[in-house]
Amino acid sequence: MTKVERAIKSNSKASIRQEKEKIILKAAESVFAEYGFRGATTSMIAERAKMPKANLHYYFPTKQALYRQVVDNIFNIWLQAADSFDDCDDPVEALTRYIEKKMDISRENPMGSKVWANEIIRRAPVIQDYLETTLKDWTESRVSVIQRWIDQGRINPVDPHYLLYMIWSTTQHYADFNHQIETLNGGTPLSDTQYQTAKDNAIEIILKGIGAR
Amino acid sequence: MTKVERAIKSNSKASIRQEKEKIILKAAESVFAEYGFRGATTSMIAERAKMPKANLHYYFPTKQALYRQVVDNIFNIWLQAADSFDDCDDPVEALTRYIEKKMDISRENPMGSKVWANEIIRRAPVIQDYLETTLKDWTESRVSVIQRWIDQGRINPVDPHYLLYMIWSTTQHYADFNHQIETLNGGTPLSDTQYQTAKDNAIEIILKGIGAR
DNA sequence: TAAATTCCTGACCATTTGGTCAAATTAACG
DNA sequence: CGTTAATTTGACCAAATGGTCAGGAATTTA
Repeated sequence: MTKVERAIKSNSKASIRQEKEKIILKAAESVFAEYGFRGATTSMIAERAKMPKANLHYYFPTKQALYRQVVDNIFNIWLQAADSFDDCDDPVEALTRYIEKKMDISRENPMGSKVWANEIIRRAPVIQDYLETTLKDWTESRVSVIQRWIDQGRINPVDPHYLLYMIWSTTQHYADFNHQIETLNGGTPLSDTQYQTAKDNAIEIILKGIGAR
Repeated sequence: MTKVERAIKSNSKASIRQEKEKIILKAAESVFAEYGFRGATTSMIAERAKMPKANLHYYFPTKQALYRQVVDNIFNIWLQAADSFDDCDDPVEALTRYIEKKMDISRENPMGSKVWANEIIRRAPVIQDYLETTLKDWTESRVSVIQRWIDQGRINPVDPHYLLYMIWSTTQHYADFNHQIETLNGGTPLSDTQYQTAKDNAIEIILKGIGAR
């Protein structure tokens, strides 16, 4: 009996739905990450979730609904990272924490990042409203914070937008392009030590690059 | 009569194949960029190339063959950018030129970059051999160059790999995520001036970040 | 001009796709 | 226990997909 099976059994029918939905969402995330919405098939997802396709459709009536749920989860993780930006008003401290958080997410949840990348590449058919509201508001607000740091002479004058893009791209690269990085690393994933160095380097270059240290 | 039609007419049958293949490849690039290999359909490509699907299959027998050709073209552009790294032995000059070239490519050929991104996300089913040979060799060779700069005290000690990843991610972000950037820019693409600023900022932060200036 | 070659395309086909459904199984509860 | 509600699934379907093909049109060549 597997761990999941025990968990299901123990809570019985009450939580079957909960458990199954979690399994399906995880499978869906990895398939959507790899093939995008159009390229993914419900059969592949069902197979990866180890259940008949019809069972999957019992929990998620349509591919769209399933995808929507996956994307919502990812956006929540993104929001969580966003918060770490505001833990402190010191530029060094705030940016360090933010970059660290984003690097951690890239390592722990690379599939989510890939689904997001696919969404944007497809011109955000599902999350366009998020981009225009939540993401835009968050960005503008942090642009103000960074601009204040510049006005106070705490960091060099750079356009805050492009600084943010640099942070996003650098950190997400370790998720989206992990296969390429792995290949260049001799076919093995970055070790904990290597990943820590990558993190340190990213923080070091960006902070020094804007004259924060 | 359109420009293409005139071009076809003028050279007549001799170059019909040439012209048609170019049109198909361009259409294919944009469809593959948006939907990945699995998500793309030959019908979509044919429609975007304004010809019946059967005609497309006359020039490219299979979807695979068409995709392979698209990817080859992209890799050649990548190689072209790679060369600019070696124009000069001065770190400031070399890195500036390389970043500039990569930013230019992101602006002029965003579709190619997206196809590349899709390939890597899918674990490089088609270009894995490139990654392990050409890309790996190029990378190791440039890692040595950068390491020499470090040993000579011309730039700060950072792991050259992660510096390269930072350059790749930052520059390619402007192609792969251009939709997100556009949305955050109020729904309009970055102007020439804005793009120049983005470029300058990237160069500035990276060079200062590694203590090159 | 006649023959040969290249190009074009509507109609077609086997397979895969997202999704349905009825019938069976399992669990919940009075 | 027996009834009700939730879960499971093989079989099925219409639409979409990659690809084929026969025959016609255009162009080149002899």
